[in-house]
Amino acid sequence: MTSPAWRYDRRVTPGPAVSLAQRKRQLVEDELTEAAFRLLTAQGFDAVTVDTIAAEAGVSKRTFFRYFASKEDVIVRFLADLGSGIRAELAARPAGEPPSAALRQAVSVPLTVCGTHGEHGERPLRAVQLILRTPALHARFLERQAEWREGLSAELAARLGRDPATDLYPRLAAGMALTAFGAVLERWSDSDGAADPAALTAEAFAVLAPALDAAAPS
Amino acid sequence: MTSPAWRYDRRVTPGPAVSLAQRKRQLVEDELTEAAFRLLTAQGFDAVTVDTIAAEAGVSKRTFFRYFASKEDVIVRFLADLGSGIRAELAARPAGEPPSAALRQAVSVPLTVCGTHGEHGERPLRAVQLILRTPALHARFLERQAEWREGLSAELAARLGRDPATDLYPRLAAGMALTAFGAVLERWSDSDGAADPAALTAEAFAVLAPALDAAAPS
DNA sequence: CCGCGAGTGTCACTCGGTGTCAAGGCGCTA
DNA sequence: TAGCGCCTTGACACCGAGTGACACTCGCGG
Repeated sequence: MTSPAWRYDRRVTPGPAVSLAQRKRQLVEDELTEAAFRLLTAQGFDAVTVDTIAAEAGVSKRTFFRYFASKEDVIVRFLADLGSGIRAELAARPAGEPPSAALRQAVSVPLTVCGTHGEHGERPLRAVQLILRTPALHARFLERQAEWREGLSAELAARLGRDPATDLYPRLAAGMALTAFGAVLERWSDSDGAADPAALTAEAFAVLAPALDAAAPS
Repeated sequence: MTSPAWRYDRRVTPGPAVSLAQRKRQLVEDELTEAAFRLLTAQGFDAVTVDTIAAEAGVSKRTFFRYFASKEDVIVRFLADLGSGIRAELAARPAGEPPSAALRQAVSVPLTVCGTHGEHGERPLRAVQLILRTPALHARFLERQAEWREGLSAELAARLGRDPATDLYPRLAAGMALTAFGAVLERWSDSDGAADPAALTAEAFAVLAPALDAAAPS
C-alpha cells in the first residue's frame, strides 16, 4: 500500500508537505516494524507476543492491530510491495519482447533490491530467512504469491491477447515465473546472501524459457 | 498417513483384523471429518467453531485436537494423501521416461481420483472448492504443496542424477508440475466439476514439456 | 474558544490451541 | 475373578491472537 518498509529513511521533505498526523502515523508504523523485526529475528516468531512488540514500540496491542492485519503481516509486508512491483514491471516491458525475457525482467527488479547490500543492510535477507523458516510466515507468503500470480496471469493474458478463461498458458507462465522467484529466494536465503540473485534468476529462466516462449495459441 | 478420508466406507474386514481400539479411533475420526465437512461447507469456515464441530460429532473440543492439528487440518487432509501419492507415482515411473511424461503421470493419478464421480460423490469437489475459496484453508494447502515440492524435487534429482544443491532444475521442474496441478485443480473447481481433469492436465503439460524435457545438465 | 475528527488506550470478549489431571474401558496375567 | 497397565476421553485452566465498544486526547479549522 505505502512505501516499502525498508525505505523508512525517506525524509526528503521535512516540511509539512504531508500533514503532521500522517507523519505521526508513519512514525508509529516504522517503530512497530522496527520493534517486531528486532524481537522476532532475535527470539523467533512464536516466542514473541504481539503485546511485547507493541510494548517495545510504546503502544498498545490494540494499536498494533490498527496498523497490521495480523502478527504475520508486519513481517510479510517486507515483501508485499515486491508483488505489485513485479506486475508493474511486466506491464512496462515492450510489447514485442518474448515472454521469457519480459517475465525475467519483471521478477528481477524486486530481487535486485535484495541483492544490493549496504543500502538496506541485511534487513531483506533476515526477513526472507525468517519467512522461509517460519511455517506461519511461509504460509502467508505463499498466500501473497498466489495473489501476485493472479495479477501476473491477467497482465500476461492482456499482453498476449489470450483468453485466461480458456487458455491455460497465462496461468502457467505466471506460475513458472513465481516458481523461479521462489527458488531464487530460497537459494539466496540458504546461502546467507552469498549467492547472486541476478545470476540465479538468469539460470532459472534459462530452464523455463523453452516453455515460456513456445507460445503457440492452440 | 492413513487411508484417504473419503474411503470411509472400507469395511471389508468386520472381524478383529485390527484391534477394536483402532477401529474405534477410526470411527471417531470419520465422525469428526463428516461433521466438519457438513458444517463447514454449509455455513462457511469462519462461521463454525471447533466446539460446534466436536459437539456435532459427540466428542469434546479437546478430542478434536487429538485427531487434527488444527481446524484447517480436518479439511486439508482430504488432499494430504495426494501429495505423497504424487511422489510415489513418480518413483514408480520407468527410468527412461522423459521428465514431462513421468511428472504428468505422477500428477494425473491423484487428479483422476477427483475426476471419477459416483464413487466418492461430490465430496472431493466440495472440499477443493472450500479450500480454494477460504483464505485460511488455501494458505494451509499451499503449505502442503510446498512440502510436496521438496519431495518431488528430491525424487527428480535422484532420478536424473542431478545435484539439487547446485542445480536449479529439479526444484523448478517440481514447481512447474505443481503449478500445473494447481491450475488444473482451480479450473476444475471453477467449472463445478464440469471440466475434465485429465484433459486439462494433458493441456498443461503440453505447455510445460519444452522446458521439462530440455534437460541439458549445464 | 469551540467543535470536530482522527488516533489511541482500556476493557471485555470470542475463539483456536495446549497442558494437566482424573476417570473409565480394554487387554493381559496370575 | 481380581489386579494391573495402557490408551482414550472429558473437564478445567490457561495462553495468545484478534475484535468490538467506549471514552479520552490531541491537532486543526471555524
